[in-house]
Amino acid sequence: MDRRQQKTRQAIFNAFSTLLERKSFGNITVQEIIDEANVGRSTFYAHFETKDSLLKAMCTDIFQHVFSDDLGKEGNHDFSHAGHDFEKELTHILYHLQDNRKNLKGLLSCDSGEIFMGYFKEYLEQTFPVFINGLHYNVPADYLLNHVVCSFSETVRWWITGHEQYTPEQIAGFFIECIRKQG
Amino acid sequence: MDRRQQKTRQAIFNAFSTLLERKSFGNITVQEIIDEANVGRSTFYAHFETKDSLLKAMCTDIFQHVFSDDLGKEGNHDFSHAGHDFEKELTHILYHLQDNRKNLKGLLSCDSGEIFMGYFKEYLEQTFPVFINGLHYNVPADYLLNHVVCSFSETVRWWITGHEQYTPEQIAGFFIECIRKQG
DNA sequence: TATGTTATCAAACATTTTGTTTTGTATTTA
DNA sequence: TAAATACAAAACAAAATGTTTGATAACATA
Repeated sequence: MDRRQQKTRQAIFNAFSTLLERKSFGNITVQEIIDEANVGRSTFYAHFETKDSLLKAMCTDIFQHVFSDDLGKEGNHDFSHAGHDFEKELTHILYHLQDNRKNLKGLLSCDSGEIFMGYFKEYLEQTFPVFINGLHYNVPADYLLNHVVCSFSETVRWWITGHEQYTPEQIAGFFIECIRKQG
Repeated sequence: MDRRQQKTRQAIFNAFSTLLERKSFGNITVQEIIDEANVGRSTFYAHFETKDSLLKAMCTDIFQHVFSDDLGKEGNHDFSHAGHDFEKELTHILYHLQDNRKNLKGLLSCDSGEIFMGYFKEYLEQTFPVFINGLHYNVPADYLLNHVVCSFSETVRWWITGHEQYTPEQIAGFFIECIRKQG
């Protein structure tokens, strides 16, 4: 990819991230983004069709990084036993997310949070089913999946937005403690 | 309150709700709202400062209705025992929400969902602490509160948006089943 | 190095959206 | 009935959107 493209794309991402820390997605204008990024108007529209597609591209970039290691494809995922593979995988994800915490803080605020969380949940819904076989709640399967996926994504939101004093290991521990069925 | 004001306010609410079923909050213009509501431009701005405050007013209206009965103020709320008071209270809330499901469907979609869920969680955070004393998870108190509040609000979202075949009693049951600590 | 391609910027532009103001009319309240 | 209020319609300035143009600089390749 052309170096100029990379630089412009990154400049827009950075500007967008900076603005998201100050105000909500819905109140950010394209004008503000191109001013902050210091790129031409036509250049912005050459990269992104709309403000929405910029947000989506940013989310995709992050998730591609976080979920790049084919999670859930290998190993023993029975987290009801001593292996604790599931908890390790989650910790792994949390470390990746922690690396992106600067961008995440903005993305998780207000109205853009819904978009980010939506994409996040899509990835989790592909990743989690193999893990929740060890859970034996007496509820519909799709309710349980939604419950676990939402619990984890909201755990991440809680962590990134105001409780960063905890380590990924601790956060994974909190989540597992609240999710696992004891009987 | 003036009958004309009531009619206009309701017309705007209905128009907004209708539009929310078709497109996302961010892509709805004030122009579309006043066209759909069939009210003058100046009239809209006499009632609401911005599109955002309209959304907020709509959320407030709904919650005032749902949480009007001083939940959590009376009775035995120890849901770890046979009383099941907590489950009854939740069922009660769910019935109120079911009455508003037409409006909720739109509010829960996409970017307006974040706003609605935000206000919803604020109410739940005031209501739930008295209930979660019966839970003995080994996690920080504010994490547990966030976990329970998010789980319930996401349960409602799951229910309203695509799983309305379940009764309020069933939904409350699913939630309790996944939240309560067994041991 | 020479050459063709591509990304960029600046500027101008039509269009849409926003939010305000004004004036006349209809409804409500007292 | 009389005063107050809510409304519609229209005009308006300001801001934002999205597109197009032409010139310049950076890039890739031979």
